[in-house]
Amino acid sequence: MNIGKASEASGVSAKMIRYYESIELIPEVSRTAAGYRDYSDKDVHRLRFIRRARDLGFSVDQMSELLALWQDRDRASADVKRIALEHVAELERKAQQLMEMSETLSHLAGNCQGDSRPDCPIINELSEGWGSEKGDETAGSGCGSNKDKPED
Amino acid sequence: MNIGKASEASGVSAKMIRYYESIELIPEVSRTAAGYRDYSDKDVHRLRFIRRARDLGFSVDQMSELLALWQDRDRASADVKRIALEHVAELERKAQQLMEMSETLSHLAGNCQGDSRPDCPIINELSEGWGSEKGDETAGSGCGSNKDKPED
DNA sequence: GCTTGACCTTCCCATTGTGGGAAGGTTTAT
DNA sequence: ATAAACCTTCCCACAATGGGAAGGTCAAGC
Repeated sequence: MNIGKASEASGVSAKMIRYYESIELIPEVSRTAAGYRDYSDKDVHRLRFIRRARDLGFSVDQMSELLALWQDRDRASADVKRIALEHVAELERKAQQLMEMSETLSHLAGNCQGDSRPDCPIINELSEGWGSEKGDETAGSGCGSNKDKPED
Repeated sequence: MNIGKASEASGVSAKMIRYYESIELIPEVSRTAAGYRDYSDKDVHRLRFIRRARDLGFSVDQMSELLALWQDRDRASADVKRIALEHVAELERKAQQLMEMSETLSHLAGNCQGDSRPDCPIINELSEGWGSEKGDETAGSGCGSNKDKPED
């Protein structure tokens, strides 16, 4: 099976298949006389494993570990579980971060009239800021529209 | 004020300040006779604005829009609000994605013994998968440990 | 057989935002 | 004067992905 078919069958783009080969996430496959890569069902199975791992947000390094465990008939499921739970923690940490940003910002937007006037608590916060490390401004919410404008 | 002081005062690394200048997010500042960049308080204020926007996850393009609005004394707060709310939607979308991954994975991990035996529902799912587009396997949860091992 | 289009190959470039580091000039403090 | 600490530019790297060019190959139709 050539790379196009393998791509279709696995859901991994041909570009990425070549890339995964180049970084040695997957082994080099055999070639036809003309130099075309030739994929077996087993190769495709591995690519699908990879696609699913990527869909779960695993990095290439983690996938490399998972692939090794997959092929290790003597693996301890504890090893797989550890990788998975570390990744869960990372995913939650990132999601948490995004949601904190989102909440801060939608709170600010909630206080913004969103009309044709320039006064805007979002801009004011960006300009005066919560706890700049210099901390010498501690502006409440002056809302003086352009009172802080960099007189440009 | 040289770039080191401006960096310290703004919380933006010197490297990033030069980068922001190179992509024209910020204007070129004046130079000393020796060619050192020289930052005014106004420049530092702008850098702090940028740092806060970045802390809220805004992209360089969005920051560029926000900076323009900041300097526009005739801005409509609606414009700021629109950018903010679009960004909130994006943040929520990403957070949602991460949480979906996290939930799928912690569900799988919850069913994994995590002991020294090889049998592992996480590996099984990666190997057999929910709804591979070929859809010819639809494996429930055979859990045959190495029944799908690529006989390597 | 020959042409055409769809495929394959490798190689290079771009992305986003950030940092590392080298080679060389400057400032500052001892 | 000398050394440390800074600045300058330039290049490289990351992670994961795609775009595209230049050239070879395969399959189908005439």
